[in-house]
Amino acid sequence: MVSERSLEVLRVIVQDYVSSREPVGSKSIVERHSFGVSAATIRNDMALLEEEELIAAPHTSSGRIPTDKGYRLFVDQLSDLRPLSAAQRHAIETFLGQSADLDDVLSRTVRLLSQLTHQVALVQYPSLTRATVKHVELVRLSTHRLLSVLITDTGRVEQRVVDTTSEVTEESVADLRTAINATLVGLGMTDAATAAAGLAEAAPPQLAGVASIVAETLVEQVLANRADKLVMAGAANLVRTEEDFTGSIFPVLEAIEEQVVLLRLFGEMATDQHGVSASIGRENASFGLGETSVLSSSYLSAGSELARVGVLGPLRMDYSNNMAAVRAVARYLSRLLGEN
Amino acid sequence: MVSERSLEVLRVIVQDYVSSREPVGSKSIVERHSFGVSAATIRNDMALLEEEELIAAPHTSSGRIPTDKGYRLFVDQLSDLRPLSAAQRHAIETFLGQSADLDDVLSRTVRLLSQLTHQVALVQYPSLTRATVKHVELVRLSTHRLLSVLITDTGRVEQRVVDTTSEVTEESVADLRTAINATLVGLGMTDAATAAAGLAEAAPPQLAGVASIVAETLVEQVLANRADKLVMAGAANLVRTEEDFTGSIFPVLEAIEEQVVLLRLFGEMATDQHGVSASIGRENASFGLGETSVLSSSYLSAGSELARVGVLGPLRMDYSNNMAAVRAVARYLSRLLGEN
DNA sequence: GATTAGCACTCAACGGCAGTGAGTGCTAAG
DNA sequence: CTTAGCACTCACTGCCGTTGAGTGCTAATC
Repeated sequence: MVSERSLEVLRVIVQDYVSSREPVGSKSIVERHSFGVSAATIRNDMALLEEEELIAAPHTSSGRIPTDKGYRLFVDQLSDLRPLSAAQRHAIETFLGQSADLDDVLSRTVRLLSQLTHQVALVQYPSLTRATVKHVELVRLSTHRLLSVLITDTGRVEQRVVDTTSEVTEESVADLRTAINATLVGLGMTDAATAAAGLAEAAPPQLAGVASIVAETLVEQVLANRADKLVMAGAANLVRTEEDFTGSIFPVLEAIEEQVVLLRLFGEMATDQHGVSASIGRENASFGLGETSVLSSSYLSAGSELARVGVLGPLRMDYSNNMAAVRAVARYLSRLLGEN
Repeated sequence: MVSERSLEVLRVIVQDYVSSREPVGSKSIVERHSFGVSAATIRNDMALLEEEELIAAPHTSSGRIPTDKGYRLFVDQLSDLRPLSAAQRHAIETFLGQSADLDDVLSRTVRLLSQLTHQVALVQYPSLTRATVKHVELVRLSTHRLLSVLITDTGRVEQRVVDTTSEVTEESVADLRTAINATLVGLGMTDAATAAAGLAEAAPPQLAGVASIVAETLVEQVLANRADKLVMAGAANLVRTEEDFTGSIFPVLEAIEEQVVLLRLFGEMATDQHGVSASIGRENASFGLGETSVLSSSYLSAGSELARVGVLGPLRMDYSNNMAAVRAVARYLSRLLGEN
């Protein structure tokens, strides 16, 4: 169908267009690359590629630029995941080297990834699925208000304020805390949710009212927080690449501020052979991101899938470099979190 | 110096320019407003205003636009803090009505303020100065790693991971936790820092090594987190108003992603008579924000100053509305947090 | 002395127009 | 299958005259 050389032509079109932002023509191809054939031959190949809708012409007589489909083929078959430079590797080591708490690690990670790729970087908070309850702390803030703090063995801390209907004393809070910890500590998240739901009955009768509200909150804390949060950095990069968008980038920025959209998108992305998956252009149309590409990889801890890290940018991006960066950062993050 | 009517002219120039984005000329002023004088008279007034550098001409023969100094005068003397509409008040009530934990309240607040003003909204986390230690939880994550969770009476939770040099057992962690809580609970933040520093000596000798590291971390937690964090929303609005910036908004976006800059700016802003202060144009030049205006107000709890909320946008913004919105949100937030 | 009418002047914005050049598509020959 | 040649397309650029909003100035008027 499409000859070997035609694919090679597609590759250089993608590469040249990405680096120059200008539609690439047959003549400039033979000038810049040694195909050993004439411009006319390249033109024939290009006609073929156009037939297949892998490239398109912005105007009748201008160079060609890759279509969504062209980028897709490039990503799937033509791009080599260019290994990171020594400087980039070094940046990862030093940037993430001094670990602190989870928030800190993730916020460093997202800034790092944004710098490596010059795109918007995204890091999803780890799922709690595999975590177990380490400790539950109840703090009495006032007569009718408690703070419930859930601590997992992976070092994640979840807090909620609980408004109680009846008044609570320090003693009853202490009793409740003891009861809760006796019941939940050591359980996995899903088990803990079930156990928490049953807490109210097991509690001393005079605490039943408060206990049921606290139990309800605990169930929420345990269940609702499965990787429903993400951090973002490098929004400024979207502006830098604004010319790559046909319209305004306003709706794009709006969409990515709405984290729910990105979380759904992450959820739908499958892992491909390299561990990095790409979602290109129209493939993201249902998320209002039809003019962007999203690259992502999942990071792991103890072998179980945790969550995703990725980048978002215009179609016209350096896929080779960015996919490599996403992969490297995901791997490094897995290693770092695996240490716990 | 400048006559009463000249100031009135400045006011309508600011108002018309803000709403139309077009340089405003003498003729359009007499058309749109009933000054009862001719265009030529207005022109004389405008010449005066130009002399005072309150307005300037983009091109020799075009309408006039306000200068930084003009906006400043407008904000200080000419703008009435237009009260919020019923719909806006309603939005505040319903949006912030169902309170949950602090993170949640602040994230709602920032999104609300961004919607009310159509600008980038900023909310600084409350300072810990006035808070007291409610509880310290130590969790043993592994043989050489602890999680330290500091809970204040205001419901704020601070966490840190501590790497210990020597191995720690569950028992020693429990001992340490008891010792720490006995020492710190009930103290104000500054006192707690002092007390924490002395913890290492008071600890049982076999724990001295670990205790000193934990104490160090606690001091950090107590001191370092004074309002050093902020949340942001509505970055997309900057793009919407991109035409109001002479160059690219790229550096602006970069600057506001660097939260440190904004925190320093907040720190330098004084509270004016209305409780809302403004920093306009070049006044922000040292922060790389010379083409933006920042409005902010502090919110309070129990009468002590806590932190700031504000908005950032182009010079050309609706100061009356935005200052009123900032004030209203700050007040509402004070009320909400004062309940604790 | 402030206000106004009148007028010359400035200058960005717009549209039309021809020239330029990169690039294509096609055809016929190698 | 490849290539040279050629006509054609079309965005882009610079040029130019027109238009119109708006100013600044001066002299007359209230």
